[in-house]
Amino acid sequence: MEEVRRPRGRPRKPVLLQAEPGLARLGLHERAVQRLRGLIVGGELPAGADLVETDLSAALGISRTPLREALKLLAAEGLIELRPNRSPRVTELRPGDVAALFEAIAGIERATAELAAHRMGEADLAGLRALQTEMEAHHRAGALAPYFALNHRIHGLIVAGARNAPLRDAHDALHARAELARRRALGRRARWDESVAEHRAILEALEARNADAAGRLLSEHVTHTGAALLAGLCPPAATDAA
Amino acid sequence: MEEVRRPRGRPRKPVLLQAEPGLARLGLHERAVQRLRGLIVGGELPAGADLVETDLSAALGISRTPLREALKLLAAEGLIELRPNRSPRVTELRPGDVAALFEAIAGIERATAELAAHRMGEADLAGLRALQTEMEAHHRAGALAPYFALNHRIHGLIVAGARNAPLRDAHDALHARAELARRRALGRRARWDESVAEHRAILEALEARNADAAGRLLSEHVTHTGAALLAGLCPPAATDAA
DNA sequence: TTAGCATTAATTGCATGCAGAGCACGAAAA
DNA sequence: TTTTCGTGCTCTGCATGCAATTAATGCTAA
Repeated sequence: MEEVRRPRGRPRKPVLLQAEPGLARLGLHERAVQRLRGLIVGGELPAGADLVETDLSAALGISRTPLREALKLLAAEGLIELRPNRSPRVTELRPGDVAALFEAIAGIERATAELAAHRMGEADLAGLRALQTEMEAHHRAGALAPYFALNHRIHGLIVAGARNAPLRDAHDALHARAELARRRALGRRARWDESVAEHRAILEALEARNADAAGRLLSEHVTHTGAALLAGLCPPAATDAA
Repeated sequence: MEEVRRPRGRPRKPVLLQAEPGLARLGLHERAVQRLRGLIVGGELPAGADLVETDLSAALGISRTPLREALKLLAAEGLIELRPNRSPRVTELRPGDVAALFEAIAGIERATAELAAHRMGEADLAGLRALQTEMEAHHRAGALAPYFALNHRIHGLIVAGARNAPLRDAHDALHARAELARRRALGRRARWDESVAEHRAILEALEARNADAAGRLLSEHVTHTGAALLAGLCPPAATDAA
């Protein structure tokens, strides 16, 4: 059934990651969550990979107990799938999942934008303006790499501006998976132009404290982004110049 | 600092819950999650209660390992709070949290209603109509208890009608905490009348496939519900309209 | 009597051990 | 050659054991 079927286990990824000096005050399971999340969205643990507890615990330098706790948490985020008496697997994003994901993010970010339009302070808006300026500079310079980082920070600032912990948490949980989809279909220059323009419009709506417009624009922006990702992901044909 | 400070541990709740014959095919940690969630939203485990691993594991008839996995998941849901080297505590809902919670639910349900307006089949709508009719019957009869169950099912049907798993998951995660707030402030007869009427308007919007109206009405409905709960919870005085 | 300190009991965090389930491989039969 | 059953190994799920951390308690001294 599956084309990418590992024999039984043993993806044999010599990941070997431990010793996080900065954030050492957290529990092992929490560090494992962060590390594994990074490995998954970073692509080091590819979609469909089997996560064998013994190997992973050895690679992370921890025992299976905190690792299993971390795996449960990642499964709750949807990054991996748990199957009874089977190795957990890194979730495979099907096009339908990506579409649903961005629908959900669009809805949540619209709600945050509407709240943020009323609740962001001038300092917040100034920060957003600065990021927008920086982003446009990168855009003009053609620096695509920093764009993603800026994009992430801008969306995060708007979400934080809503001052709503549940919405923030829900957004963060979905964002990891969205990042996972994002790295599959990057380099869409045309979409990049649109995206920067949309961000500017969103900023202006927030500055005008226009909640409806901010929410609508941000929702549409996320929807467009999702559609672009989906287009670059689902039918990769029609560009078979190779 | 805390008024409800248990000595050190030992809430000594002889909960003693296990042996779920129906859903025996799930892992122990998952059953523990469901059971504990029920105990928390049901009020058997009151807000602020210390959850000592040894006692709970004995009460549930499982060992500490799956229990700890369950506790991590409940903490991710926000139902309990984990503190380093301390017993987890059932989360105490402050008024600000309730307000934020219902803001978030309003935003998410609006998104689901907009999608559901396009995606619900005639069968779904028929089911909604039946529930609405039943609800109105209970309303006329003054049966308050079934109202909550119907209300829950109606909102669940709309959320399911959106055909969006991430939104459904996010909604479910928040819903447990909302239920927790709900059982604190019940018996608001006036709000009950409004609520039934709002539900009817939402149903009509969905039947008309009017996504904007459905989303707006449902969002407002949830907001009103949250406000009513908050009013019955935070300042029980100052009910000017009474 | 009160403040400070050492002691002690209890609880969490993590590691390890063991039994059960599932898959792969191989042998035997059609 | 293909199919089916048996065998063994690996991995998960759960329980238990041990050390570190914490808070309560009793003691001593001012």
